[in-house]
Amino acid sequence: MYSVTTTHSSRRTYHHGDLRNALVRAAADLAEQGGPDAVSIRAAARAAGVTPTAAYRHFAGHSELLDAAKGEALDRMAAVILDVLGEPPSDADPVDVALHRMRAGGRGYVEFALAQPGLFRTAFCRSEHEDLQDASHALAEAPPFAFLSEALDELVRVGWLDPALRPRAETPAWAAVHGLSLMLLDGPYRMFDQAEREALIDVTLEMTLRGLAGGPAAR
Amino acid sequence: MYSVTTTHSSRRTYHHGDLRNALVRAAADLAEQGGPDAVSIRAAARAAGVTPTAAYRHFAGHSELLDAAKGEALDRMAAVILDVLGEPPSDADPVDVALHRMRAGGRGYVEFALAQPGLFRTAFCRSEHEDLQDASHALAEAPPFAFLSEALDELVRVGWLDPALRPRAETPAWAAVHGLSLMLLDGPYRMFDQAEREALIDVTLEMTLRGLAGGPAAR
DNA sequence: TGTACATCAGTGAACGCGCGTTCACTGATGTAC
DNA sequence: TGTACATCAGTGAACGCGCGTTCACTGATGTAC
Repeated sequence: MYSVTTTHSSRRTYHHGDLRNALVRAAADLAEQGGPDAVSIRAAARAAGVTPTAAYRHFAGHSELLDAAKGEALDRMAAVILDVLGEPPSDADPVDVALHRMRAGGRGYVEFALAQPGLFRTAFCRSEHEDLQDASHALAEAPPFAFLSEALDELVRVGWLDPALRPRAETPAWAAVHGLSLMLLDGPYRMFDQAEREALIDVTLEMTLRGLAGGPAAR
Repeated sequence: MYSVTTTHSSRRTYHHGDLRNALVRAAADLAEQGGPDAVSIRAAARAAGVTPTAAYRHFAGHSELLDAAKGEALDRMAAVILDVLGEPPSDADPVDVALHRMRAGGRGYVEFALAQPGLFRTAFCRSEHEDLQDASHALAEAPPFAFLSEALDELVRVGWLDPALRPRAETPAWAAVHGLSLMLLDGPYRMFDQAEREALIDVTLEMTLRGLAGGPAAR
C-alpha cells in the first residue's frame, strides 16, 4: 500500500515500507565499492536514509546483514555471467557447443571478478554465521556451481569427457578459475597489461580443459 | 651490544634494541591468529611491550607494518612448505621424482593454507602500498613461485612436459592450488570431512598435472 | 679517561573517527468492536 | 462508519570500543673534544 508511494518519491511516511530490501541493496552497493569490509550497519542505514537502530528490526546484527549482502553479491554475479553467456548456438557440433560454453563460463567468471572486485570478494568472503548444514547443499544449487555441473554433464553426454573423470570435476575447474581471478585481483599480476592478462586467462582455461579431458595418465 | 641483554630478559633498558623485528614478528603472530584484519599498530606495539607511538619510529604507518607482516607470512609459509618437501630421492626415475615434487609442493601449499589460515590469507592479501614496479619481479623470486618454476623446468628437462606448453604454465598450476585452498578455507567445503577434502585435493592435483601434460587438444 | 652535547628511540596524553549495540521513546498502521 | 487500542517500525541519544595518528616530552646512547 504505502510502499508504492514511498518507494518512488522521497520519504513521505514514517514507515519505510521496504526497508529490509533497501538495506540489502545498500549493503551490496557498499560491497561493490569497498568489498566486504565496507559493509556496516551504520553505512547501510545511512544510505537507506534511516537510523542505524531501524536496521535491527530486520537483522539480528551486523553479520546477518553481511550474509544478506553476500547473497545479493552472488545473485548479481550470476546474473551478469549468465547474461554474458546468452543462448548457445544450437546448430553447431554439440561438442563445440559444450566446450564453448565451458570456456565462456570461465571467462565470464574471471571478467566479473576483474570488473566487480568488491562484489566478487564479498560473494566469497567467509561468514561465521552461515548455516553450515545447508551450505554444501546450497552451493550445489548456487547458479555458478549449478551451471558448471550442467556443463560438465553435457561434456560427458556429448562423449568428450571420460565419465571416469567426471566425479568431483567441478572442484578443480572452479578452483583454477577462482584462483586465477584472485591472483589477477590481488597478486602482483595486477600490474600486467590487458594482453598479458588475456594470455593468462587463455592458458588457464585451456589447461583446465585439457586436465578435464584426460590425456596421458600422470603416472 | 645492549640488544643481547634486552632480547632475552624482560625489558631492562629504555631502548628496545630490536624493536622493528619484534614488531614484525608480533604483527605476523596477530595475522596468524586473526588474519590480515587483526594486524594493527596498536596491537603489535602492545605485544612488543611498547607504546604505539614507538612503532612510528620504524614504520611510516599501518600499511607499512601490514606489508612487513605480509612478507613475514610469506617467509613462514615458504619455510614450512620447503621443509615438508625435504630432499628428493635421487635414485628413482627422474620423471617420477619430478612429478612427485610437483604433487608434494601442491599438497604442501594446500595443507599450509588449512593449517595456518591466518598467515595464508595475510600472505596473499592485497596492499595498496606495495611497490608495483618490482612486484612481478619479486613474485618470480618468491620461494613458492620460484619452486614451481623450477619444478616445471625439470618436467620439461625430463621429457614429460611438452616445451610448447611450458610458457606461463606457472599460472594455471598455481591458480588451481590457490583456488582450492581458498575454497576449502572459506567456501562451503569447510564442512567436508577429512576424507572428502583429501579426495578433492587429489582430484585437483591430478587434473592439474593432466592439464599440464597435454592430452587431447581441447579443440 | 672524562665530560658536554647532539641524536636517537622511546613515553604518555590526547584527538577524532566509525563502528556495533542498547535504551526508552513515539509516530503510523491496522484491527476489533 | 467511527473509535479505542495493540502492535509495528521507526527515532534520537548514548555507551564503550579499538583504531590511526600527532604532540610535546624525556631517558638512553654514542661521539667529539
